Amino acid sequence: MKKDRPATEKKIYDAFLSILKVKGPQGVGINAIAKEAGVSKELIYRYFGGLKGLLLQYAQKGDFFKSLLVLDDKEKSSVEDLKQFAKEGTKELRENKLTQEILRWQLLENNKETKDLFKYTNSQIGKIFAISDKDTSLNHAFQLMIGGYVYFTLLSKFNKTFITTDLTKEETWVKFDKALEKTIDLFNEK
Amino acid sequence: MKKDRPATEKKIYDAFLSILKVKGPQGVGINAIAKEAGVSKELIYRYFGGLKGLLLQYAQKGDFFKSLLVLDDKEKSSVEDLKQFAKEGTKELRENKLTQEILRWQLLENNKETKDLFKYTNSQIGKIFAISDKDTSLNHAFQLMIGGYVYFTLLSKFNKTFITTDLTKEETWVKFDKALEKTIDLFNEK
DNA sequence: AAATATTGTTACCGGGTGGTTACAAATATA
DNA sequence: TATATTTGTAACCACCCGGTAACAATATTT
Repeated sequence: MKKDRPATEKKIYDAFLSILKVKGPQGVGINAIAKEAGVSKELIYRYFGGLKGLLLQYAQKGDFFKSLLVLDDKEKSSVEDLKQFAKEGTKELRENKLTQEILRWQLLENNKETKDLFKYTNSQIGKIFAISDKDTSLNHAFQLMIGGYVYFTLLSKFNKTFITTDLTKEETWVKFDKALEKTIDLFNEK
Repeated sequence: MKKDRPATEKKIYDAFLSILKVKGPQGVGINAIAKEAGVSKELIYRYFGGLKGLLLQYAQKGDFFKSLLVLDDKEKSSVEDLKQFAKEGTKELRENKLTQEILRWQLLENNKETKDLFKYTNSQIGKIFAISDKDTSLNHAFQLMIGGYVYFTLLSKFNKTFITTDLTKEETWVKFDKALEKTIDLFNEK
């Protein structure tokens, strides 16, 4: 057996990401990660300080919401910015499994282990909503619809449909996008 | 020890509901239920056919979404109906912990054990969305916003805020309600 | 080359899980 | 009253979990 700590650390970290992506928060555990990495779990404690440390490092690296930060430099909010974000943001959300599982995680628990992780992710999301005006009906409607988008995205992992709405069809998500866009327009015409 | 099968069955069933309400889907297990009921777990297998049977019975009793079915008899959808449901439905959702945990459950898994349970709950929700016209932007916007409402409700169990939005304040939910109502209005004025 | 430090594995611990078996106690039946 | 059935408990099983201690193998330093 060769000795290569950096490579081993990467194997562990990658295994963690892989499990989170595939199995979700429920699958994330010391034993599962060690097995996936093909490494003794003792090393996870030694190199990362256990699962807690692994999460912390993950949070600080911030391997999520990457493409959602395109609007980061914008100072003011315009209707077009809002519409652009809605379109790009929802697309990114549907494609980034890792981000989805972190959002799912937030619906399950919020303890001292995950606290830091969620703190970082929320700071990322916060940048997004900073571009729309505060405390208006549009803002609240926008938040609700984005929330709904998240909800349906998470739901689509285990459910093919929401009632009669087919969550597997790309067409459905296009319609959601259009509804979102139209709502923004209606609020602005007023 | 007295022998009273009906009483024992009720203790088991109530324990199941209590655990689901307090601990959520993650807390539901044979041992936990037996302990909460103060009864040997063997009886759960004997009387209900294990956890699976317990879930099935729960699904068929349908102790959820009760107050959401006030619109059950309505045949056609009117704007006022939609607004009324939005208001009453979201209120019910926020108050019914049991319903919340079933919705949370759907975000975690959908296997043969929970399949029947979700089938029944979804048929209940289906009645709600049947009152709004299919395949319009309003319908999709409405779905998104209700989805967002569910999302924020589930989120509020572990998170006090969504970014800057305080999920503990009643005021916040009032604003969400107003945003929902206003959106319906805007779509209808058009 | 010898001693030391680092990397990695194995085996174990206490505790919890779902599930079953064996047995005791209470009730119903003969 | 004696026998059989139902109700209930306790102990056990194999298997998982997170966590740790003991030990082997490889690098590094002296």
